[in-house]
Amino acid sequence: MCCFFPEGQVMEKAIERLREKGVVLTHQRLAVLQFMAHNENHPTVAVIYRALRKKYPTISQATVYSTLQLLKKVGQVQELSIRGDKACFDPMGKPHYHLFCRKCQRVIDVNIPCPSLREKLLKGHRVEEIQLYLYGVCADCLSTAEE
Amino acid sequence: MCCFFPEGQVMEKAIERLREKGVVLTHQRLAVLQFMAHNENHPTVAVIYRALRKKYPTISQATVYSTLQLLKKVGQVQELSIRGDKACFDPMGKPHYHLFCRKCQRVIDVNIPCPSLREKLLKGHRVEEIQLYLYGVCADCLSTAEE
DNA sequence: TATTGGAAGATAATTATTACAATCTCTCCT
DNA sequence: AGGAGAGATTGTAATAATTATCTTCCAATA
Repeated sequence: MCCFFPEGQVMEKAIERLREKGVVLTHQRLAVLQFMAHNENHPTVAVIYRALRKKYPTISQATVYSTLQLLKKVGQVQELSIRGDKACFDPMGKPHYHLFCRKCQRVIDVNIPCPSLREKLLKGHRVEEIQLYLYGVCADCLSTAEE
Repeated sequence: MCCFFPEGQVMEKAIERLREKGVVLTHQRLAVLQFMAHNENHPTVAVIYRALRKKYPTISQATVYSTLQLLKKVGQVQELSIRGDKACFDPMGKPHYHLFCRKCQRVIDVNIPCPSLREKLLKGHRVEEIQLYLYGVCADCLSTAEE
């Protein structure tokens, strides 16, 4: 289930948005789009590639790279550099932030209200995009650790 | 000039801190330390390496890598992944956040008060470190663009 | 259905980062 | 002051992520 569109309309909405932007719709792009739309795990390129290869044996990793950059440009996904070593991706729903758990190595969505981050102009700089990365230990790991 | 210690005491303070932690002080480590202490440009490993090579012709890039990781562990510098492609580094002074200007490609310090980010526990997760990355256009580029 | 511009795929190239082993250099102790 | 030993440095090689290139293929449109 996805977090930001009523179930069943996720893909329709996304496809419509791509059409409006004049994006050519191909099998591979739709595959990546669908994979991301229903994903909550912040996958890396390699993960997406390996997952899609089962169903679409001809897809290449280069295509996954370029498709993700396209979806990012269109505003359908966001790219996270919260892991220092590789990029991971997240569907663009309501704005939210991320925690990287140093124990289980997962990236987890976190919601924090922070009025300052709504501003379009901060200290004279134009802010177009915000990435807030928290590092620590997630609630799950904390609770299992204290037994 | 550095932003977080009175001029002239930067190195002394830092060296003292390293000594306390039992870190062996070598020429290379002091060179990186000094370079970072007086730096406001968020340099990458390659930049630091090229700069130091002039004065210390035998230093290697591997040493710069390991020294920065050491300084990070000791709390003397922080590592930023605001550029997706490579890491850059910042001396650890008062906590502050960063903007990456998509025009001039610079990383710029920004100060934003955000009370939520003071909490040690958010939504049940233990928060040990925070990186806030803003992407957009810096004040300098904005003003030169509007002529 | 034929045309055409853009997309996909394979591969190579580039770049950042890490691993490793031999050598060197501090530091500390006598 | 001198030497032993721990740890640091270096150069190189290995790994891994990402980008570039070029040929082939396919989706959209008339």
